[in-house]
Amino acid sequence: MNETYHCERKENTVYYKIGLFSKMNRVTIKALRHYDEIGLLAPAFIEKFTGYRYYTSEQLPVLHQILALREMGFTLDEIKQVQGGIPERNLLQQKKLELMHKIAEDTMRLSQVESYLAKNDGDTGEYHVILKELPQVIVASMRTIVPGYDSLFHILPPMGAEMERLDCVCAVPEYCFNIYHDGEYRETDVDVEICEAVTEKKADSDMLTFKIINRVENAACALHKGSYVGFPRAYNAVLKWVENNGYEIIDNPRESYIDGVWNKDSEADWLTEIQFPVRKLS
Amino acid sequence: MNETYHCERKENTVYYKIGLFSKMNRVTIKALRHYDEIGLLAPAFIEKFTGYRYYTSEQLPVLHQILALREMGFTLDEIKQVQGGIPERNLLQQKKLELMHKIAEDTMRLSQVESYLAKNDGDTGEYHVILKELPQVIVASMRTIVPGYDSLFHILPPMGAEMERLDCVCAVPEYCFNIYHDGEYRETDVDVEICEAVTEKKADSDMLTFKIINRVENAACALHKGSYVGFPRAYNAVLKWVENNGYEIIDNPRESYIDGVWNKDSEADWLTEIQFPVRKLS
DNA sequence: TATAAATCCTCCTCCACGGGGAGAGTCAAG
DNA sequence: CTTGACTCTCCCCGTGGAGGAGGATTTATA
Repeated sequence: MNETYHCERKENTVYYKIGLFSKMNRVTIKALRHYDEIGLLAPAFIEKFTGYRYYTSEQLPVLHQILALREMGFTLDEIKQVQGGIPERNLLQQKKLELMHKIAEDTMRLSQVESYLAKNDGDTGEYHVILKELPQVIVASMRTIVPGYDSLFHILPPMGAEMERLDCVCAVPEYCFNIYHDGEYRETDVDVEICEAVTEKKADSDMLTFKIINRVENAACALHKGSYVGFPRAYNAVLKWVENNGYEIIDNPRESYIDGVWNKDSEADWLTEIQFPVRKLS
Repeated sequence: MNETYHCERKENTVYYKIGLFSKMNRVTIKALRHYDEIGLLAPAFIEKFTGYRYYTSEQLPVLHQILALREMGFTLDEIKQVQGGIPERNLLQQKKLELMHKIAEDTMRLSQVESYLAKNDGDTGEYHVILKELPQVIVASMRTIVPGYDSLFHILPPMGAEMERLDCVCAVPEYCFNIYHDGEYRETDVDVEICEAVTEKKADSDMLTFKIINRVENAACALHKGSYVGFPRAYNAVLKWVENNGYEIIDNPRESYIDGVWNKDSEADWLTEIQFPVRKLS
């Protein structure tokens, strides 16, 4: 194979056509044209009539720099800045931080994926934990210690009646949740605070206390679909997520009742969200 | 702040407008519209005349899944596949490999950046090492042991004369290089093979041997601009790169003379490429 | 010298994930 | 009725090129 037609010689200088120049440096023709287009690396010479690009050895150092920086993850824009005179060193420092950040991020994603894979032996795979914000709300609340979770059902109706008596207006969208004040899971004597978001504070009554619940910047949340007997699995899923993703729990968990007996006939359609206020570790 | 106008209630179901739904789940309005567009998450209901999107609690689990998978680095297309029935498990496995690969890549980039930063105390920072291929070539070669590098200059003219005598035609583009057969750097008694790419094999003469130099799939290369006394720094830069990036040297290095005394008046314009055949370690 | 093969050109669309903004319609409150 | 918050669709923008259409040019071969 003779490559004479891939380049020309004029006055002691060799002009390479784009194809050869691309092969010589393991870079695609498309890329070279792209670099020309964005002003990163112009050929030494462009023939007026044919539009052919001709490169010389003068372009080699520049191209090498481009390829080396690209390899290290620089964007073409950043490379252009280097050529524009911004010292390489600064950008390298910056890129170093960037890369460390990216690695940390991907490592976390990896552990997340792995924890999903690990828990497929159980059936907690149905839970997807996400991080979100819990807004500040005004609530009508009632804190009591109940003998068991079933008792909760008996408390709600009178609470509703009391709220109506006090002319409470529920917030829209509705936000009705329980806060569990025991630091751990209990079967009996559960210390629970039942909250219902309202539009304005009223005077406290014997039964109800009105207060402001502060915004929570980050809460790890999982939706549970179905009857309430499945809650423990949902809790486990969130706790595992928190552990695996480098967060720590900074407040008591809430159960937010979204769909339930009041609007869904089938227990299978009930929807509850478990919310754990958390904070990123270090 | 009252949010009543952000949602509507009809027959026991709450319909959230896009803004509220977006706040509730820490996702942008743009994203929600985008998910609708690509068929990933359609609102429960779109009003015909206004085009307003209304969401319900039914969309929550789907959205949670989307957000959780997205967080793990899934593309929207992959998430769509999960919804299409492809088991999550397979995609998770695949994503795990993908992430490990990405982490490995970024880690290497990081070490590369760090090695660039480290060597700024010296002034080797001007070298950019890139990987490329060295093609197969036919060469006229002459291997000798010279007392020192200066002697090389005296050998070249007779070699050129001999090539002319044998009717050799130099390849285009020109490729003239030395191979150093000493495993290490030597100041004296250097075992060097001078090669010049030609278009076809001729019969060997006393002085010249014709042979085929095999293709090298990967060579770590650095351009050196300026006089030849700077070569050691260029070699160092390549050797450091090879070490830092997990490669090993698999053959003797070459010096490829691109611009030199024959076509550039100023020594500062001379251009030489140091080429080390390498292989990726495991 | 004619033609086929290789190479080059410009211009177009596409990828993921929306961001930003223009221009216009809709909704609730005062 | 106005005001301001909200929503809609439509269009362009970015990364770093890949892929291809359609056409022109150059080189090798017959």
